[in-house]
Amino acid sequence: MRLLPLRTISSRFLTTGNKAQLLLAKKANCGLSANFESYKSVLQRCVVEKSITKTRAVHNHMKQTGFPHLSLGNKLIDAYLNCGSVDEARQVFDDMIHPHVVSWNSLMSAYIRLKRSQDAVSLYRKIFMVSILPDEFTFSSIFKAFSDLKLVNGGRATHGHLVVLGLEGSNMFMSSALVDMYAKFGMMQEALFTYEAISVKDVVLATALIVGYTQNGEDLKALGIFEEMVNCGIKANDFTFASVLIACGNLENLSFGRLIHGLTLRSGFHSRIAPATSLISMYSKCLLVEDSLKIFNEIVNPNTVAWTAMIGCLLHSHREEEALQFLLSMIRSSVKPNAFTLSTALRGCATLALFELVKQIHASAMKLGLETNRYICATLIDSYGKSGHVGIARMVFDSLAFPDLVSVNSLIYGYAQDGDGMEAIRLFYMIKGLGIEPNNATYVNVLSACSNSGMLEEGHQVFSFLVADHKPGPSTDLYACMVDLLGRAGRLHEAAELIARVQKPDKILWRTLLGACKIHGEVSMAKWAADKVLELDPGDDATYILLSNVYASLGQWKEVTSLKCLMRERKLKKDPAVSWIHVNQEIHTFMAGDMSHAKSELIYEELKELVEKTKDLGYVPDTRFVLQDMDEFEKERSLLYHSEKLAVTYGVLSNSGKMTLSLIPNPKQ
DNA sequence: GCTCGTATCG
Repeated sequence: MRLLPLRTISSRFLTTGNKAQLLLAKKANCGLSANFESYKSVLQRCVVEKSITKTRAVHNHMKQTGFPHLSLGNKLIDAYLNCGSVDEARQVFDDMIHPHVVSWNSLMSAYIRLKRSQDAVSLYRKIFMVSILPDEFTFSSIFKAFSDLKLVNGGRATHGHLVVLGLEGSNMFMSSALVDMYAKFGMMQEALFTYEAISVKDVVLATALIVGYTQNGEDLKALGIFEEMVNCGIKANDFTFASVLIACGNLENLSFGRLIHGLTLRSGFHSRIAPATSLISMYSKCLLVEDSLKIFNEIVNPNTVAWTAMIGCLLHSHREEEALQFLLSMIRSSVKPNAFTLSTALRGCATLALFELVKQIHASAMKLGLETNRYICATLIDSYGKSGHVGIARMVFDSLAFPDLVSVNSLIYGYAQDGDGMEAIRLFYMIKGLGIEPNNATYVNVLSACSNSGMLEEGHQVFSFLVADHKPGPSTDLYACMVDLLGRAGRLHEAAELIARVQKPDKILWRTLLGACKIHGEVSMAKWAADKVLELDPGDDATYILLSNVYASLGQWKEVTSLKCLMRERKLKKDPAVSWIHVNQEIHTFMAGDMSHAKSELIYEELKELVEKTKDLGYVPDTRFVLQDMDEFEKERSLLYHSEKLAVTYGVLSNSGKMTLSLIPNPKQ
């Protein structure tokens, strides 16, 4: 057997002068066993250098020279895996008659790293057929594959194998993986049992259990384990802090959150990205945006997750414009948004009804290949609907391979807002066919669609569906929807009877009835409903306004005045209503009677014209609800000042060309 | 070999 070419590969593929080369040169002519050692060290070199070309070259050289390359199969597998070529590693593995358990383990963990959990599980299942026994390394990686694939039974059976082999409780890594798997399955009983089977615990094991509790909504228990861990003298790491802070946020337990914040500062983990991100979200949930901002500003290089958390935090505190500014800053600093970022940002667009921005984010999502993500789709449907384009929302919905409940609910809401009650109802009956169970939000949306479209009969039908469906009976807010539907249709007594059927009517329910009384000028029932609301919440400013509207509509100005006095006494002030419109990428905000806009004069002039035109078309101003005691002419005028009318008029003006002369010329045009 | 932070609907 000629083995001379070894010298060739050593000079071609290894850096000159290294040890492996010398070794090869020395042993080049000493027979097969010497070559075994030589190949072994060359392969070792390949493992370290992670060079796929070298590995392939050595592999080919072995085959060409007729060297029994499979005698070094485990090393070859190792080399290929280290170069990232799991399929070539698998090829070698399949050619081998008795791969060592280490090779089985390496391949399985490589598959799991590459998110090819199915391949890992298939491989695991083969191991028993070749009478090789899995070891603690096998178990510490394979459980992750079962949890990725949500194979509950397979995971439990594998736990069984471990017990049969007498490995239960023998290895920390294994138990941590097992705790993690059970936690991901939501089987916290089993997770706790596994945790307790280990007598001397470590930080990873404890953290796995803490994470499990927070992810399963058992935040108090998570804090309990953290305390236990601290008491045992186990030092928390960044993973631990990240999760414990989430638990504090979910519980809105600020004092504990601050305490943990202090601990992260003391241990230096506050500068790690994950705990810092959790701090942002903890303060966000406790509504301390300034604290979140402070944490965020201290992060040196915020990544996508940190940016996303901060955007979500601003939205949580209803600071939508700022949130969207943050999205822009993020993109400007070249941090790539992901599905989390875009679905979060879309929530802000939905609230502000920013159609243009929704389209832009939609386009970004497509560029990033995220247009099938269910969160993105659901928020797109929601935000297209809320910005007045339910047709596009429907197109997104129809593009879904598997529509889910949230996207259905969002679309129904879109139709409700669009006044298309029929389409909302149609969707409601359609999802039954898709096997989707409606939830509370579905019913709320469908009923408000019926309400907005005056579809009393259809609403009744949906409600009876609901009564039959829900074992404990519809929730109070669903009764409120039905009260609204009946009330608007003028069936006030039926609405009142419905409230009587509710165990503990809340203020929303009574206020809904009050709103209906307002529409139909039912003063005595209005007074009754208002008293009920104020019994439950004397500070409910909307109720005073509603009731005084009812009095005003009947000309009972004495009552209106006394209600106003009462509000002043109780130091109540209703926030003025605001309307806004998005024109030329700018938001213009208006309040009733607002003169602060630069184009106010033009706007009022145009509005007067518009109203005259609509009167010609048959519009009769409904002046019943104007608060002040004034004559008809004045009432009409005060209706003109309504914020929504001002905003719409500004929009009309902007598109009419009437304003171009007075605008500062745009250099881009 | 094991553990982490960001997301959708009334």
